[in-house]
Amino acid sequence: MARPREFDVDTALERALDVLWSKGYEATSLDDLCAATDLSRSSLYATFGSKRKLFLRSVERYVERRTPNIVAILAQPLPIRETFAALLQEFIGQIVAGPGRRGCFLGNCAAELPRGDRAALAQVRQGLECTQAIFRNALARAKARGELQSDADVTALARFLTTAIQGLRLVGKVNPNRAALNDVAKTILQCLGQQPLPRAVRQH
Amino acid sequence: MARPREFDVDTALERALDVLWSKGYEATSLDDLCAATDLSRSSLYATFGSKRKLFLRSVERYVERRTPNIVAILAQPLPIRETFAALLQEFIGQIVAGPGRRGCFLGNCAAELPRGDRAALAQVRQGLECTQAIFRNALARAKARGELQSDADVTALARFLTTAIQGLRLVGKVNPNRAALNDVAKTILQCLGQQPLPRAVRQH
DNA sequence: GCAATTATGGACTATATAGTCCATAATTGC
DNA sequence: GCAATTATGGACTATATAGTCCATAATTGC
Repeated sequence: MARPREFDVDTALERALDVLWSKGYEATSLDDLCAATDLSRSSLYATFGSKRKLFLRSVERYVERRTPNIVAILAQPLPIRETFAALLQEFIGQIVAGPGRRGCFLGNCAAELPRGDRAALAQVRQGLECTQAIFRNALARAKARGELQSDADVTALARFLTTAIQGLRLVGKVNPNRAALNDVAKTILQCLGQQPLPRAVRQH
Repeated sequence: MARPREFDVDTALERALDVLWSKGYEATSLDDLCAATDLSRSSLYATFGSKRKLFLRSVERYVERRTPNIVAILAQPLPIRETFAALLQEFIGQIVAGPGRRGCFLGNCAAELPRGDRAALAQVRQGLECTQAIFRNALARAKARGELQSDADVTALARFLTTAIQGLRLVGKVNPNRAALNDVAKTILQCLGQQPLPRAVRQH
């Protein structure tokens, strides 16, 4: 060993993610990143290699950070429709309330990335597929509980929900109107099929 | 009058829109714009004022260009569900087939724009609302024809469809997989309610 | 054809940008 | 405490960037 790092790599990564998420890759300069992480160029380059590599790690980080939240919400012992309603309300809340009107980092990346950037596209796709897999699991469990129709296509539903939520968060950036977003959320939930089943069935 | 312009402003604007749409605002340089429009900096600045103003006009242009296409598809004398199916297939085709994997320009702008940019945000929002109004009209006509349930909320449905299509086109950029997109489209259409009515009713 | 006017090409400017480099600082093992 | 090693600050570099400027070209009306 030799001189130890004076900063925490994880914290720096969080901070870098925050700027990149807020401003987008192109609009974020190295000076922005140095300022946000409170690192000098030397340390940044020694630790992360380049702006682009730091960006790729930020995407990875974003997925790691948000996945547990989504899992937690969907793990609640509630009817599937209500858990997704809670998830949608969570996102709508973020859009309407916070200064956090920065949408989904993955969605922003998907929009901004040039077509040719294979590595980044793959990473964003994987991030979305991660969410989708979580949705699929939750839906499969609900189906097993009898909350969805027996012929419900949980893969298709998971794909739809992932996509619709991306739309919701994107549109929310330009029109952070709760009533409008609730209309969208309401309609999204309709796609889970014509519930509700009697309480007795739900309990199980 | 004096020396006349050697180029067509409309054509130049189309070309500028094309680059901006493909690369995004930040990643498009003035050199890119000069190359695409085949104009010198002088002409570009004399005509459009600045990169940003040219961008704003491009957004406007995009809405003008795409609106008639959407209107045309939705004006077909078909059941509402089929016209929206056709619209979704149009977008899926663009995603899967073309080199045109650049998504919706409005969506890309929504994702990329900084929160503070009022003027641009407003213009993007207006563009989305334009689509939404077209959807709403088509839905209202369908409702009048008895194709939707009598209590169908056409505003909510239009909001939902606008949003879901944004999601579809965004996700399509990173995962241009026809089967997955068809799953999404299929589920989107379910939200139009449990059709179909007997043919006799549709004809009218 | 000449004055007035606008368009064009392209050199030029000031600044921002991603990335490099090096002298020095802070550790470790011995 | 000294050699070896890694971290840090910050000056530095080469280039790209948005925008300006000016000499000249192409029109018009008269």
